[in-house]
Amino acid sequence: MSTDTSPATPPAPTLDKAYEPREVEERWYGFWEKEGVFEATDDPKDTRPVYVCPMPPPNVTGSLHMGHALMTTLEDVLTRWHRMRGFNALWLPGIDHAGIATQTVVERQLAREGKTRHDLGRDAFVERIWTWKAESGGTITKQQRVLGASPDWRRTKFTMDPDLSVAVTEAFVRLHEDGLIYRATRLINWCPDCRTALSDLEVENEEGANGELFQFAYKVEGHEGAPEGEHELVVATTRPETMLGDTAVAVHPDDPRYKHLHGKKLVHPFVDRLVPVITDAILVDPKFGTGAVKVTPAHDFNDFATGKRHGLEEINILNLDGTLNDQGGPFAGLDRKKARTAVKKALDEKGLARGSKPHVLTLPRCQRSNTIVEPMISTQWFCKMKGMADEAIKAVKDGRTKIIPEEWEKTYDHFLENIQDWCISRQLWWGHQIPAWHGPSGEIRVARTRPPECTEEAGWKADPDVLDTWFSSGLWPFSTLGWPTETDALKKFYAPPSSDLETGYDILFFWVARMMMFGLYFMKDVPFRRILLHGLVVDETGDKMSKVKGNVIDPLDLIYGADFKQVVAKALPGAPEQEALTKFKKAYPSAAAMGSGFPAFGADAMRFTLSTFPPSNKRIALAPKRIEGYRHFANKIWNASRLVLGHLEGFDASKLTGKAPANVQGFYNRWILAQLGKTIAICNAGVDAFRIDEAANESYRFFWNDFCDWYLEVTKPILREGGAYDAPPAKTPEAEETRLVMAHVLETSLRLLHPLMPYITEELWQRAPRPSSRRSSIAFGPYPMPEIDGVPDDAVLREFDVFKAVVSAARSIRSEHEVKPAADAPLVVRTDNEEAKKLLAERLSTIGFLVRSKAPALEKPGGPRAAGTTTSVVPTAYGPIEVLVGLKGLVTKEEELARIDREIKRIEKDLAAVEKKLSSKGFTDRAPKEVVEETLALQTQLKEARTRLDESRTLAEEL
RNA sequence: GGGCGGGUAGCUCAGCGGUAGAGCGCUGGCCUUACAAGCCGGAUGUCGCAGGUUCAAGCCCUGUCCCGCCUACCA
Repeated sequence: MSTDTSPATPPAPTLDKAYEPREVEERWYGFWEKEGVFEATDDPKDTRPVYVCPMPPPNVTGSLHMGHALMTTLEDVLTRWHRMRGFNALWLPGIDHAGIATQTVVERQLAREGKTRHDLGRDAFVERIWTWKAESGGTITKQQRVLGASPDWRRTKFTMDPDLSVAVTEAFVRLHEDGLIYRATRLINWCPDCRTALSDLEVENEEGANGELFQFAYKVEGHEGAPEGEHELVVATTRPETMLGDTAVAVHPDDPRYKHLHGKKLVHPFVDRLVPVITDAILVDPKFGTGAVKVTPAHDFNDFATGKRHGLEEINILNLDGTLNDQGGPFAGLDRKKARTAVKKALDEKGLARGSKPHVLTLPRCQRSNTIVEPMISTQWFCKMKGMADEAIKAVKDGRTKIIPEEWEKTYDHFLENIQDWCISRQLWWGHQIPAWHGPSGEIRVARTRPPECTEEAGWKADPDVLDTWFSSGLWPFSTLGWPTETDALKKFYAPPSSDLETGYDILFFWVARMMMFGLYFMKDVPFRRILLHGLVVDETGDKMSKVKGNVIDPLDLIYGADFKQVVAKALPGAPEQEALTKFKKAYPSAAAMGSGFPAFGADAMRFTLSTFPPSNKRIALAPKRIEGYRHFANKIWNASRLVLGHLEGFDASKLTGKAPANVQGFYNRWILAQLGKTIAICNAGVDAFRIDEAANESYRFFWNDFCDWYLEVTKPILREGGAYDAPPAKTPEAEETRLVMAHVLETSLRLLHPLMPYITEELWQRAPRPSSRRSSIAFGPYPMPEIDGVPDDAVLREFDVFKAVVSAARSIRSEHEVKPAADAPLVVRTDNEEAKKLLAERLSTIGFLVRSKAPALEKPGGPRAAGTTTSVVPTAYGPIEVLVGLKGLVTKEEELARIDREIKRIEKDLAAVEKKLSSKGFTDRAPKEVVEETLALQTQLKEARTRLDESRTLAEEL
C-alpha cells in the first residue's frame, strides 16, 4: 500500500462486525497525499503559527525497526496534533548518507563478488554506492508510510544532495577561517577494520571483558651480576605486544622499592634500544601491579601524555590494518593478536616472563565493525568544541531550549562540560570530501572550491579524507532549509517558537548536542525550542534487540501479521528454525501464547501501543500482548461507531454546528459532554507536555469506560419507543437531544483519537455525520478543545457518580449471589437525602434497566428489611445509600448454602496447598516469611467466610 | 572511578504528600440483537530494605542492597 496514491474508495455501505485493519488502512494514505494534508507552506504571506519538527534522518542502509516505529509514531502524533490545531506544521523528512555504515554495506557486497573497493578505485566505488542508493535507499521512508507518517515528503532531503553539500563545505570553510577547524598530529582512535580514524563517541567501551595482566622483566643495563631485585624491573601489562613501542618505564618517585633504579637504563629484549627508567607521580599508582609501568607513547592515551611530559620518543609499531610494522623487529608483519601471543612466548623463552593473572578490563570497540580500536598517532582534522559547547550549555540553562524529560539536562551538561576536540576526518570514500588541497611542500589551502593556482600540475592534491557523517547531520535544521541561502523556508522554519527535536536519547551527544552547537554558531539562535527524548525499544524481558540474541522484531510483521517461522528467520538469519524459535519465544513470553504467528494488529494498534509509554521510560519493553489489547480497542471503536451510526440513521447532520450542543437538558447528555470536556483538556495538556501516554490513556479510558460502558448503555432505552430493544426509534425531545449529543461525541472522539490512530478514525469519520464546516479529511482538524466541544458541569459529574455507585452495588449483589442475569430481582434504594432522592427518582427506570429490575423502588432508610433480601450500603457524596435486592424466588436456600460451601472449600484447598508446601520442604520451624504470611491470610479468609456462612444461613432460612 | 535512572498486583508499566491504579493474566457468571477482539462481577500488593521528616509518605530526606544505562586513559 505504501506508494498507493489512488483516491479513497467510497466507503462500503455497511460495516463488518469485526474491524479489519489492513483493509481500512490501505484505503487512506493515498487520499491524504492527494488532499495535500501533509504539506507545509513557506509562503511569507501565510499567517498561521508555525510548527517544525525535523525528522532524524534514518540511514540510507536502514529498514524500519522498532526504534524507527517509535520515533515515527511520536513525531507523527506531535505533527498531526499541531496541524489539527491550525499550525502550518512542517515535519521535515530526510535520509542520512551514513558514512561508515553505508560504505561497509557496499564493501560487503563487493566482497561477495571477490573484489575490494581498491579494485574499483575511488570514483567507480562511489559511483557504485550512488547506484545502490538509487535502488534501495529510502526503503524506510516507504515503510514509514505504512505507519501513517505525515511528513511533507516534497521536502525530503538527503545529506549528500548538492545543496546540502554546499552547506557542509560552507560550514567547514567558515569554521576553518574562524580557527575552529585545524589539523593536528595526535593520538586518535583507529579502527583497523574500517581503516579510519574515529571520534571518541564512535568508540564503544565493552565493560567487564576478561583479560589478563601479564608481567615481564626488563633487565637493567650493566647490572648483570647485581643482587636480586637490582638487576631487573618487572612491569605489568594487558597488551604485551605494545612493549615493542616502549620508550620508558615509569615508577613512582616516592616508591622506595625502585629508588635505586631512577635514571637507570633498561635493555629492550627484542629491539636495539635502551629504555630509561623515569619517575612520574601522575601515571603511576604504586599499589597497582608491580608499581612499574611500561610507557608506550604511540599506543596508549596515558602513555602519550606521559611521553609529552618527559619528551619521550613516540614509536608507532602498527600498520593501518593492525599488523606490526618494521618497528616490530622480529614480529613485523604479524597481526596484533598473533603478535601478542608471539611476544609472550618469546619473553618466556628468554626467561623474562614473570607470570600473569586474570584481569577484568574495558575494551574499546568500533561502533560499526565491533573490532578492537587501537590508539594511533595520526594527522587528522579536528574541530575545537569548547566555545561552542559553552554556548550550547548556556542556551539550555537560560531556557531558550528546553530538554524533556528534564533529567537529561544533567547528562547534556556533563557531556558538553567535558567535551574534547572532535576528530572530524575519516579515511573513507563515501561522504563529504574535505575542501582542502595539499601543496607540494606541505602547505594546505582550505577553500569553497579548488583555488585556481592549486593545480595538479603544480603538485597540489585534493585532501582525500571525508567528514564524519555527523558533521553534516549537525547542520540538518538549517541545511535542509536552504542555508547558506536566505530562503523563505529558512526564514519561516528555522526554530519558530513552536519547534521540537524529537529523538532517542542514544544520539543526544552524536546529533542533538552538535545541532545545538552548530545552530548557535551559524544561525546565532538555537535550532529548536524543545528537545524531546524517548527511550529504547527492547524485548519483552528488557534485553536490547540484537541479531545475536535473535529478538529483533520487524514492525511490519506486527502490523500485517506474520508466521513465527517468517519472523524468526529475520530475527536470527541462518540459524536452525527450532533454535531461533526458542530464543524468540524466550524473549517474548506473551507471543508464545499466540499460536503459530502474529495476527495483523494494524498500524493504529501499533502506534497506540508505542504512544502509551511515558518518555521517562528508558527501556520500552515491547509486549505483543499489549499490542493485542490495543487492537481490541480499535475493534471497540469500530463497533461503538456501528452502534451509533445505527442510532443515527436519518439524522440531520446540519444540526451539528461544530460546537457542543447548547442548552442540553438530559442528565446523561450533560454528563457525557462534561466528561468529554475534561478528557479533551487532559489530552491537549498531555500532548503539549510531551506526555503522549497521558493523552493515549485518557482517551482510551474515556471512549471505552465512559462512552461505551455507560453512555451508550444508558441511552439505549431512551432511543427506543417505550425503552424496548426491538421498538422503533423514539421521537421524544429527549431522544432527539440524545442523538444530537451522541453524534457530536462520536465525531469529537474520532478527532480526539486521530493523531494516535489516524486510519480507523479517518475511516469512521468519513461515514459519520459531521458539521458542514469540516474539510475533506479529519486530518485537517480541528483538534477538539474543551471549551468548544465540551460543556463543563461539575455538579452532573458528582451526581453521575452516585448513580453509578447504586447501579454497581446492585449488580454486585446479584453477581455475588449468582442470580440469573435475565431474572428480574426486586430492587429498593433507600436514602433520606432530599437531593439524592430527587436525583435517583428521576433515574430509577434507567437503574432498573441496567440491573434488570422491573419495578425499582425508592424508600426512606430504616424500614424493615423484607425477608429474602440482601443489603449493601454505599458511601456517596450524599451520605450512605442503602441498596436492597430481593432474592426470594431467584435463589434457593440450597443454592445459597452450596455457594457458601464452595467458597469455603476453595479457601480450604488453598490453605491445604500452602500447608503442604510448608511441611514438604521441611521448614516447619523456620518457614519463609511469605509462606507464613500466606497461611495466615488464608486462615483469616476462612474465618471470614465462616462468618458469612452464618449470615447466609439467615438469608437461606428466609428464602 | 564518576554520573544518571530504576526496584509498586503473576507479567508490562502508570502514580511522586492525603483512603493503592491500568492493560494483560487469574477467577465466578453471562452467546443480553454494537462488539465473546465482548458484557457484568471478584481475588490479588507489609509500593527493594532500614531509619528519619510530617497530622499524613510508594511519593520528601539519610543510609543500604540489587538491576540497568551513560561516562572515564588505572598499566
